[in-house]
Amino acid sequence: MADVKHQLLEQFAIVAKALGHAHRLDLLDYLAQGERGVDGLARATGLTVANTSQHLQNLRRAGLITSQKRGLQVIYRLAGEDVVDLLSALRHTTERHVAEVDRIVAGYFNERDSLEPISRAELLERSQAGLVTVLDVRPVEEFQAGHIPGAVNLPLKDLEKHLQDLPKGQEVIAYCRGPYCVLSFEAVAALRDKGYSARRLVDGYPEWRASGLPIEANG
Amino acid sequence: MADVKHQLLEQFAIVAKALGHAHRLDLLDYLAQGERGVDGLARATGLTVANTSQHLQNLRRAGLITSQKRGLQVIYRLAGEDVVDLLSALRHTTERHVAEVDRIVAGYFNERDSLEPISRAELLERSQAGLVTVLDVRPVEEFQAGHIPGAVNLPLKDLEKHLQDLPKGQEVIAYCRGPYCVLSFEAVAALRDKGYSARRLVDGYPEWRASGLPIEANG
DNA sequence: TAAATATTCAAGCGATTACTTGATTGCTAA
DNA sequence: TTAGCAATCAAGTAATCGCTTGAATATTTA
Repeated sequence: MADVKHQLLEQFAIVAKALGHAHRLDLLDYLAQGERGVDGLARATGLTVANTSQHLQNLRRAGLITSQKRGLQVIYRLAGEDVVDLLSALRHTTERHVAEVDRIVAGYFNERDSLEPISRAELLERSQAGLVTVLDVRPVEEFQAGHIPGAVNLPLKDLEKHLQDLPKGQEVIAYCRGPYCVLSFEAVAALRDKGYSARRLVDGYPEWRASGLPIEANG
Repeated sequence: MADVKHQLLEQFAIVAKALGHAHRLDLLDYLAQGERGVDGLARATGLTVANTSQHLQNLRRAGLITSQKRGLQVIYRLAGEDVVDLLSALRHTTERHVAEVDRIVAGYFNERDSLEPISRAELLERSQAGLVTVLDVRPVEEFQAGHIPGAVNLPLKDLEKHLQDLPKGQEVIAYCRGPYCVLSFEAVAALRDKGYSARRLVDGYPEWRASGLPIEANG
């Protein structure tokens, strides 16, 4: 009986241990955008294929992701939306209690972060009222796998070329992968530079989806 | 910039790594009941004092707990309520995706768990209406550090002796430390045996407090 | 059937972690 | 000042982890 508790704690520890490495957190972050093969993840993270494979198996053993063979590839995906919640909780607690995070963020985001982010609730309301243009700056594949309803997809590198697609009168709300995805910061900076009124969505697409808000796919 | 992300992931990984050991999770579980000294924690967990001290320092380095010298002792406490949320998320994801948990729980809790637990919301409502007796079966010290308003403290070992303190007509709702605390299961079993109508509260005291419901201390 | 591709396996290494033991520090009270 | 106590430190050992390298396993295409 005290024994049961320890057996369960052992299981929780296995899951926590799986989260205990930056490379695995990075992999989960990419998987939170949508399913992917080993090779794609290796290229996204910059790890060797063998190393990526081993980390993925580690995550699978912990139950955080599942895999499925499709042709030559093995496709990995998150085991469920609650994994995103767990990652959010980890991020939240770390931000709140680890001073080092402030130091790192202050060094890179200081002026940028003064661009106050908009909440999910506010974005939903203003977007449904047609008051804002929602801009998704992630790569096309990630956008197609799922995005906020009504969002326009303009990867950062194409932004300058297609500025005319954005209605000039409306405020633009940019988002990308998550709270530390630099793309959206840069998009907002670029848009403001061109005379647009622009803000960032707080967090990113995985958090939007995990909080149960409506999404659109296969755009 | 991709570098910033990696630095931050490194910080998250440190926190996750701190959660990646059954003994540390056990320590956090006890600290979720209230602050404690090293010696008390060592006795509660059955670890040596030196080992306990090292695990605690590990947790403190990760920012999950804080310490404060008080006389001869060093008192440790959780860094914040959000740590309980993180532990809940970890438990929730593990329960949902790790088959081993089902196996362990099924082996020990099967008939017991058929005693359907009552939700926090329902307990609050029925307790305020005076319809139920709330029974806290944790040790006296933990009860005094904080408990659900109106709860009666009867540690399991004193339960049989003081049965007459419980109004016989009312349903009794028992709770203790958390979802896997066996005390409340046993209390419910014992009470039913004596002819009482009894149920368990889902989870335990730390989860009650973390969800922002009212508490009472120093009873 | 053979070649090509995506992934996994197996072995080996250096680094890190968990735990024990015994010494040390810092505080309190006699 | 000294004795006693709580906690931490330091050193050593066994086990685990992360990564690389090169071979092995499927599956598809030629």
